[in-house]
Amino acid sequence: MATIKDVAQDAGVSVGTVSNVLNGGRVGEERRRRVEESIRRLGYQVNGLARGLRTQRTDYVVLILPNISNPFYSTLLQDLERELALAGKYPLLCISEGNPEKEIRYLKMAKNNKVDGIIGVSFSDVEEYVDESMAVVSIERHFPQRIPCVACDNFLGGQLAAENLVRRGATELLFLQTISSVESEVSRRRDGFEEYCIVHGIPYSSVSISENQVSSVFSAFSARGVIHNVLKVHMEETVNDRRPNGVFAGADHLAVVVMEELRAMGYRVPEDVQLIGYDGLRVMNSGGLFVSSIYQDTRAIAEAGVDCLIRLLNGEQVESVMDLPVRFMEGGTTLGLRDPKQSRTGQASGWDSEKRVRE
Amino acid sequence: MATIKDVAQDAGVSVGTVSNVLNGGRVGEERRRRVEESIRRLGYQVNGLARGLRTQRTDYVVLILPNISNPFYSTLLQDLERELALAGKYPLLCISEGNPEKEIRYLKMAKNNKVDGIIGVSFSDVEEYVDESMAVVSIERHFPQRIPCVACDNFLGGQLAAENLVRRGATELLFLQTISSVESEVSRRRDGFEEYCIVHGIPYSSVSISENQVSSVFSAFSARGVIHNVLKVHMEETVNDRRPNGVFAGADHLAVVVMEELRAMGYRVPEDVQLIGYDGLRVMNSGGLFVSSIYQDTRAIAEAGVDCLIRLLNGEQVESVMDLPVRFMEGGTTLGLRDPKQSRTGQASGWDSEKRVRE
DNA sequence: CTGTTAGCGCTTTCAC
DNA sequence: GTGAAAGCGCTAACAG
Repeated sequence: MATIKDVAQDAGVSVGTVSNVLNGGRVGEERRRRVEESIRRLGYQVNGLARGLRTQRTDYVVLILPNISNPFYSTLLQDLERELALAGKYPLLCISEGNPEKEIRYLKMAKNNKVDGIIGVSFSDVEEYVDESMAVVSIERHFPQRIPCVACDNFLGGQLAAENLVRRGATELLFLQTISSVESEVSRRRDGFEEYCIVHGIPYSSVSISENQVSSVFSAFSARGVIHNVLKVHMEETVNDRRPNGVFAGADHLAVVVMEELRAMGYRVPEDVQLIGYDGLRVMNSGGLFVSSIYQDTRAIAEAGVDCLIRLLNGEQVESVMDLPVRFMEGGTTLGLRDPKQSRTGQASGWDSEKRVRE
Repeated sequence: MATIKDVAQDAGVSVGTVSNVLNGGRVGEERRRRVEESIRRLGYQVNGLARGLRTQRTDYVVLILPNISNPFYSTLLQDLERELALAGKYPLLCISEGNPEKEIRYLKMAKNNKVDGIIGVSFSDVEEYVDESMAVVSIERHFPQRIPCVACDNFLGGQLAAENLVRRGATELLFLQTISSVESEVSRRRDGFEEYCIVHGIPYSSVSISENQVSSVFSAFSARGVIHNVLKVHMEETVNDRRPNGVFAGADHLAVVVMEELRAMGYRVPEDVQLIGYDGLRVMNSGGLFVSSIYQDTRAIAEAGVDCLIRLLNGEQVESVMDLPVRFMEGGTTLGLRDPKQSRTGQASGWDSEKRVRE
C-alpha cells in the first residue's frame, strides 16, 4: 500500500505538505491539486495505526452492553451503531453478560489501544480503569463523578404505569421487577410507581427479585419459577378479597412471563388483571407490542449518548441527560380508559402523547 | 503510561530484552524475572497501536451483519462476540442495513487499520476492497473464490419443512420467502422444499417476494401487504378446492406475519392450515417459539465462523462449512405426526433429532 | 506557505 | 542470550 512518502514523491512535494492537505492545513492551490491527484492515482489511504500512534486517538468507541438477547438492548445497539457511524466512529462491541472481568478486559484494551471513548450500560466500576483523557458516557446508571449519564425519565415511567392501570380500572396494584447489584436509574421506576400509589391512596405491593434468585436478570424466563411463586402468593391472598387487578412489571420480558403465568393460573388478561410492562418492545421489532408498556425511545437514548460522547471528545463540559421522554402504549393487556374525557396527560392514544409534566 | 523503555530502564536491561519476554523470546532466567517484576511494578501494558504499526496486525475483527432487529442476527451476533472474545479478538460492529456503501466504508477502514479479519453475512462484493492478506469468512453466502462460507444445510432445512408439513397431514403446500439481490445459500431452502414435494408427488406453489416490493427483507412487517395479497390469491383459489393446508415461510419473521394474516382471514392455525417458519426463534430469546420452525444453531455457526477465521489467520487452507445441522422444532403451528411409529428421521421430538441423511 | 526532522512505542534484524 | 539501532507511517514543531 502506498504511504504518505510515496504520495509526496509522486507529487514532488514534502511529506509535511501531504500531511497538511490530508488534515486541512494551509497549502498552496497548485500543490494541493498535485497532491490530491497523486493520492487518487496511487489510491492512497491514511494508515490509521500510524496516525493513532502519533495523535493518541483513533476513531474507535467501545460499546458495553450486558446482553443483546433482550430486544431492548439489541434495538439500543442498532441505534447506537447508527449514531456512531454518523459521527465517524467505529464501535467495538463488548457484551459483558454482567461479567466484570470481561468489561475490565475491554477497558484495559481501550486504554492501551487509545480508543476514543466508551459508552456503556451499567458497567462495573469504570473509574479505576479509564484514563482521565478518555470520554465515558453511562447509560441508565448514574455515577457520582464526572461521568455523564443518559437515561429516560424512569420516575415518570413508573408514575405513568401506575396512573394508567388506575385510570383503566385497576384498584389494587402489584409491582414486580428484578434488580441487579449495581445501583441503576432503573430502580426509579419503582419509586415513581409507589409515589403515585401513595399520593392517590391506591393500595399496592412491591416485589423486587434479586439477581441472586435468577440466572440472568436480562432473561425473565430464567425467573419463571420465582415469578410463579410471587404471583401465587399475591393473587391467592383471598383473606379479604383484595387481590391485585393491575400489575406493573419493570420490564417487558418480565411482563411476558407474568402474562403467561397469570393465564396459566386461570386469570384473564386484561379482563381480570391488567398488565403493563416497560420498554415498549415489539414482536420481531416491528410487529405489535408484546404487552401494554411504558415505551422508551432507544433512538433518543442513542442520540443523546453519542452526542454527549462527541462533546466530551471536543473538550466540552457535559451534563447528564436523565429526562428523556417515555409514554404509555396500549398493547392488549390493558382495558380502555375509564375517564377519556378527563385525560390531562394525553396518554390515551399512545403515539401522540406528550411528555407528562411532573407535578 | 509506562512504555517499554521505562520497563527496560527500570529492570536494567535493553528494550529488546523486554520485548522478548513480552513475546516469548529466549531470555535468561534472571533477567526475565527482573523484567516481569518491573512490568508489574510500573503497571506496564503493551501499546496496541505501536505494536500494530510494527507487526501489521491488530486483534480486531470486523463483523458485518445486515440488521439486528431480527432476533436471528442478534443471537448470531451474541454468539460471534462470545467466540471472538474466546479467541482474544475484539469485534468492530458494522450493521450494514443492506447498504453497500456502509460496508465498503468498513472494508476500507479494515484495510487501513490493519484489522485482522472480517466475518460477514451476505455483504457486497468484498473482493476488490480486501487485501489478499486479510482473513475473510462469509456467512450464508457462498463466494466463488477463496472465501470460505459457513452455513447450515439449507437444502436439508427446506426438505425438513416440507416433510414435516406432509407427515403432519398437510396435502397441499405453499412456500413463501423474500429474496434479496445477492445470491445466498438461503435460497436453497426453496430448492430442498421443492425437491421433497416433487419426489413425493406433493402439489405445491412457491412464491418469492423480491426485495423491491418491501422496504426491508429483514422485517416482514414491511411486507405485510404483499403477504396479505399472496395469501389471498392462494388461499381463496376455490376453483377445485385445492387450497394450501401447509405453509412454509422462509424465515420466522415472515411466518409470524403469515400466521396473523391467516387468522385474520378466518383460518385456524394449525387446524386448518399448518405453518412452519425458519430459524427457530424464541420469544425474548428464551421463551417459547414464535411458530413451528426449522431451527438453526447460531452458536454452531459462530463457532465454525470464528474457527475458520482463526485458521485463516494461521495461514491454513480453509474450506467452506455448509452442512451445519438443522432440525424441526414444534412451536404450536403444526399438528402431531400422523406416523410417529414410522419416523425414520427422529424429528418428532424436536430436540433430540439427528441430522437427517440426505437420500 | 513549504521542507526537514524528531519522535509516537514497538518489533526485529544484526552483531557481539 | 543480549544490546544497539533501524524503521513501521504519520503528525507536529520548527526553520526558512
